[in-house]
Amino acid sequence: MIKLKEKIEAGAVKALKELYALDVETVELQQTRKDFEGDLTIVVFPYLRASKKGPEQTANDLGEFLVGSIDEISTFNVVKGFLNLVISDAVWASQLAEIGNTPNYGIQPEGDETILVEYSSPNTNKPLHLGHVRNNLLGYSVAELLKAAGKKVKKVQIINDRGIHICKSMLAWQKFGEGETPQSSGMKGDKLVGKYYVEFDKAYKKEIEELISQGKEEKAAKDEAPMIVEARQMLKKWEDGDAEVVALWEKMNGWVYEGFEKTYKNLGVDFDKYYYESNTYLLGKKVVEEGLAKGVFEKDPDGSVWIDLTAEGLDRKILLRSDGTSVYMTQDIGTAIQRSEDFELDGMIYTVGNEQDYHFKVLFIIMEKLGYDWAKNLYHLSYGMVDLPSGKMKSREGTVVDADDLMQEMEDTAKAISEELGKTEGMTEDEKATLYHMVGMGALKYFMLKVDPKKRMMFNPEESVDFQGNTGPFIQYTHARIKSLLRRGNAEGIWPAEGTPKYTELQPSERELVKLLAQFPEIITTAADEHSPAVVANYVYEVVKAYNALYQQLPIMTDDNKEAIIFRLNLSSSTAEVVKTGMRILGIDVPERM
RNA sequence: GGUCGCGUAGCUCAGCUGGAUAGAGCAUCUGCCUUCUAAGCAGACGGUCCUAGGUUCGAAUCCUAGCGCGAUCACCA
Repeated sequence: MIKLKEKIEAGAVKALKELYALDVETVELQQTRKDFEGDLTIVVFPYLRASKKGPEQTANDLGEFLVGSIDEISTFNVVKGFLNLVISDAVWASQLAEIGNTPNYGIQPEGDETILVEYSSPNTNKPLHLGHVRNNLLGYSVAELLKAAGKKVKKVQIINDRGIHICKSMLAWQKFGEGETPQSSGMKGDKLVGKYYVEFDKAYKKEIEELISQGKEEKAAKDEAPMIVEARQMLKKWEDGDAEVVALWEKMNGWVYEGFEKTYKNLGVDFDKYYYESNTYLLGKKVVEEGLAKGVFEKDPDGSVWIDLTAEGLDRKILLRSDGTSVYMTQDIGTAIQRSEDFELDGMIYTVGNEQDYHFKVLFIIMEKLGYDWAKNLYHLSYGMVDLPSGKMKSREGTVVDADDLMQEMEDTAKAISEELGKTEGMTEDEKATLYHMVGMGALKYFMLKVDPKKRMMFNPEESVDFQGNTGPFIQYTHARIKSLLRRGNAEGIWPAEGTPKYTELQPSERELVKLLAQFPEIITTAADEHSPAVVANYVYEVVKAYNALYQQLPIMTDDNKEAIIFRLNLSSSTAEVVKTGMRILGIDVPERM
């Protein structure tokens, strides 16, 4: 398809030159809109000056020239200034054959470029919630998308395992935990630690209130409450390497990691390498010292280190506190450099919420100033918040949608619907469980990935996620339906068939579908360039809709013409392949039956 | 206040590197299961593409200003 497009574009350039002595670099070809006859359209308005003729006449001239010089174009029609070219059915038929013969159709062979994709990167004091789900699905999917576009990809995350917030859960556990463990309580490790994080907050608040009632200012109360004072002492001990504190920290973090692993596995995401802030922040400090020596950064009289970005239209940003301790930015610098030492990377993608747009803008400038050649290929995959109908999610108000609960609910819904529709007859318990998980997760993932990453999105837990229309299950269902047909064709011994079927006059719905399938490789490339799984999601939906229209209109197994049956089964098979590949990029599995 | 992002049907969203009559799904209504899976298909209803200017043969799309929503401007992460 790309080749054909290029051929026609070249033909049009030549036509303009010969007809009107006009030199243009390229001629823009676009898909003909559905309401008009034709496949590809050239808009001739830009060439009227050179042709010195009206739009219709110009389009006619061009059309005749192209029909005469390019075999694949059978006819053309002109509507106002739009030249619609009709590609012959034989070309579409051979396109389909080519698609069917291409292994891994749509996937580009792996090139040399290596890209790191960072995603997830949670705090280790709270369980994962809806916002993390969006992050994980996006990050994973963009990684898959880049792979499909021929990049070498490494999936990584940075675990925020250092800082006062960790000490809060640790302290509360010490005080109130009475030795409770995931084993003794039966709680998932991350949930258990999260529980103590909340406990801390409760106790801390109570102390603040008491202090205020004793006449303290609110600010002083917050600063002097025994809980926070103790937490700070604990952080200090941790930084000094106090054996007892470090042991507790390791134990509780271990619980959290175990809990997270379960959630990741359920979500179907994975990582090639984990980074821990507790390991990289020191490297960051070192690099800042070096940058200081190079003159990239500057030191204030109090000893704090800054970068001045006023020339770039930004502010001055702190990199080291006056006491020499590191900040968020320092750690990110260290992490980035650590990664470039671990991998020969050409670029990096950070999947982080849009509240950190500014942070990454600054980080990227810093990396460039420090002189790393990969710095120009850093990209912040910035996504909008997930809102609930009640507004923002707030852990303090208990309006958080927990990731594990959410996934469970999706599976339960999938189960209820499947049973209601009576789709599970003759399936083993294992098969049913696999299907419910696949469909539930399909609904959730598609729901989150079909919208443009940078937009805020609404999630209404009351209404739950749809299973009809533009949804994951709808797409999965179509795939299962195709597979059922192919199984039947196979059982009847008519498919797969040798050679290309003698079927040259396509029905409109068939032509429509082949056209769509032919666009798949281009879609992958665009989606990867834009870092947008949504482009793939919406494309797959288009394909599936076109297939269902055909399925309803035309008999597939029961046509009188055997060649037509084979052609349609080939078409069905290629559709299933494209759907499967597209959905795989979204991290969604498709079932053989449902 | 400065900066960044978003604003399209009742709701959730496509379309945005300028092109023809602005598209889907949900919701509401009407048809289609004695023929391949009705989680489906066909149709109806539903729009000041936030507003005002500008550029252009042509603007939902680009530019400017304004309005609305959000984020961010910490020696927090």
